[in-house]
Amino acid sequence: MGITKTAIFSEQQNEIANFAKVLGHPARVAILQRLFEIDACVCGDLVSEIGLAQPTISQHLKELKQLGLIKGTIEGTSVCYCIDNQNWLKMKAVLHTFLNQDISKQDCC
Amino acid sequence: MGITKTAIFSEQQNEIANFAKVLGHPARVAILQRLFEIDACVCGDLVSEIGLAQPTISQHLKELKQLGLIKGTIEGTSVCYCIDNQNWLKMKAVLHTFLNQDISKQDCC
DNA sequence: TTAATTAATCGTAATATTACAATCAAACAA
DNA sequence: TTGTTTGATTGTAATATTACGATTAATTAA
Repeated sequence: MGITKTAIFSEQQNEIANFAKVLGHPARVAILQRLFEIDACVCGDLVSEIGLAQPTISQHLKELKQLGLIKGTIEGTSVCYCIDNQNWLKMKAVLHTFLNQDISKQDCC
Repeated sequence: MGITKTAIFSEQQNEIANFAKVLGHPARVAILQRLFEIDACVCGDLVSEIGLAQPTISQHLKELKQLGLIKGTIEGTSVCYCIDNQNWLKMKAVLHTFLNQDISKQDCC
C-alpha cells in the first residue's frame, strides 16, 4: 500500500535501507558529488549546475539534511551547504558492512 | 511529477542511484542478507522468514532480478534464488567508488 | 524606507512504490 | 486423470515521491 512495513525489519536493515534510499535519486547523487568536488561550500549554484527547478533542489537538499549527510549555514541571503563528515563516515561504514558480505560458495543454481 | 528526469544526469549518476534505489527497501535488504546467509539457495522460505505476503516478496525478487543482483532457477515446483556474484561485485565497485570520495578539507560552514 | 536577491515552504499534479487478494500456470503426486 | 503445491502475474488501493509554479521570509542594497 505504498507504505513500507518498517516494524517487521531489524533496525540495521532499516538503517541500511534508509541510507541507500537517499542515494537512490540521481539529483541527490549529483548534489553530493558536487559538494565533494567543490572544496568551499556551494550555495544555490546547485540549482544552475543541476538542471532542476529551485524548489526541487531545495526538496532534495532537505532530504539529505534530514539524514544528516549535509549541513547548511546561512550566509547573507544565500545558504552554504557542505558534507557532514561524521555522518558521511557513519553511512559509509553501514553500507560497506552490508556490501562486503561474503559470497560463501560458488553459484548454487 | 513523480518521474525522475534521468536524462539530465550522467550515466554514472544514474547507475549509482539505480543500485542504491534497489537497496532502499528493508525487505530487499533482508532478502539479500538471507541469500548470503544461507549457503544453499533459498526458495519460497523467504515468504515465511520475512513477514510479507507472497506476491509482495515476489515483486521484490523481481526488482532484484531486474538489476541482476539475484538469479532464480526453477526446481520442480519451487524456485531457487541466489546472489549473482558477478553483478554483486559490479554494484559493490560502483557504490564503493562513490562512497570513498574524499572529504577534501574540514567542515566549511 | 523600498527594491532585489536567495532559498524555504505551500499547494498540487503526475507518476512510482508498496502491499496484498485473487487468480493463473507449471510441475509433481496420487 | 485429478488434486496439490509453488510462485508468478493481475488488479487495485493506499501511500510516497518527484517536480514545479506561486508564494513567503529573510537578508542585503539602494
